[in-house]
Amino acid sequence: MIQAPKGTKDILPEDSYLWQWIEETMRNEAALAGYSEIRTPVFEHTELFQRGVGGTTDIVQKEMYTFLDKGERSITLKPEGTAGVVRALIENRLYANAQPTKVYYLNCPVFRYENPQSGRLREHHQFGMECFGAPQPTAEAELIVLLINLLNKLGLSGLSVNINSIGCKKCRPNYYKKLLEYLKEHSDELCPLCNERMERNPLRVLDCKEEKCGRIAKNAPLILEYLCDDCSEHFAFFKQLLQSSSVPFKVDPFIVRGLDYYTKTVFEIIMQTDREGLALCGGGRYDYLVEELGGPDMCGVGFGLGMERILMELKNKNVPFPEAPKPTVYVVNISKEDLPSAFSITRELRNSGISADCDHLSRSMRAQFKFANKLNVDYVLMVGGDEAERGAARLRNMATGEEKEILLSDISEYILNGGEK
RNA sequence: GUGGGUAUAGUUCAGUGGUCAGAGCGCCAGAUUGUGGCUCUGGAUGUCGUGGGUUCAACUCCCACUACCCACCCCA
Repeated sequence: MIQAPKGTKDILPEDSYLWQWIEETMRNEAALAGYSEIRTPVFEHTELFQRGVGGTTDIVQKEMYTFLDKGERSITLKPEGTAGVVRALIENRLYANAQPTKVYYLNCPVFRYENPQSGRLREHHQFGMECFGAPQPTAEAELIVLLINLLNKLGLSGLSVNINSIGCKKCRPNYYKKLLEYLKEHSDELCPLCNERMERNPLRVLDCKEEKCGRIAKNAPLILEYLCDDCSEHFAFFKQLLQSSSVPFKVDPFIVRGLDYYTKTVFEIIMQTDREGLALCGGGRYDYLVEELGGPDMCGVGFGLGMERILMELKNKNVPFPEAPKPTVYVVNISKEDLPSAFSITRELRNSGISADCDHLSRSMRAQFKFANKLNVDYVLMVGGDEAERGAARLRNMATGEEKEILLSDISEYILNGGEK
């Protein structure tokens, strides 16, 4: 028996219509804010992620699906959405258009080789948005407001927005020096991993979940206190925008994102569950990424939202879902001889825009009714018998049990009028 | 990558070292030969996760592997 590879999941009809509903809600919300869809390849040259995401991140070091193709090119299945979009922006010279460039991607497969568990697959799907060429924090504020609206529309509440600023090229070197000094003083109290990574990227230590490291991190110098004037102003304006939009937020000076490209604003949207906060979404500003990948000096802001996690939380919270799609009419053949006319009536109903189905198993009438009941159809149309001789068929309303003989020529109109005629 | 748990019918799960095995739900059929939901009756289905070992005998004990679930790590 061949199984789906570890960490992958089939999306079955019982769920696929929910995905479609979530996708539609996302599309509408993105379109309201002037974002258009972009679709980029599932795989890219490995170098894109090494340069974009950062060679020292865990993602690049141990979580990428990388392989050589038949032309000996190193290929990687995308581990996140932004790098590919930036590559496309540069390659297709979207930066030459009037700015900003606002794009979103939907249901984008993302791959990370790690140990799967609930809400964490090796292949998962993201909804993401990116706004290029917009240096003002209205860009990130707009994304957060949009996200809150989107999640509320889907039925999720109890969200918390955590924000932070991690500075820019100007303010970071100074801060890193201070932080490293502090960390070195306490190096014997930090976990081995943190001792290793503090040289590489001292910010990561602040994000460590080890209790002792957390204690050290709590008293560490905060980057917020070392921001340059430009970054402080940016952050202050950003907070002001969130306040005036009535978005409740919390400054969490310990947010450090797992990707190296972020600058200034970083944010996370956390779902408060019974267990603990689950990150539904993470994002931020990346003012150097476009240039680092060979494009012009152009800033960007964006986020990625895990689609599986959204659906998981919707189910956990028992959020009311839209009704599953179903045919309106099931066409029953009274006897086997009536199957051809049942088939052609079904076809005609569909041509009139009415979703309909008929028997394909040559089942008894009773079995057809049972099946129609399982499909949860509104009507059953019985084809054959005396009614057929009169050019009519019997239509049963499955909810009320009412039956009515109707001329075949009138059936579509009758159903389209909601049964009143 | 590390640790813990699980693996038996479509599904949720029982079960005992000794005739290769059950229940609820679901599925199919009949009661109701032109009619669903309720009820009743009957029926089908399993290489008991894979491979090896112990034993006269293994679904049951041991080992390995794989997958799933959970936690750590990290994140979406």
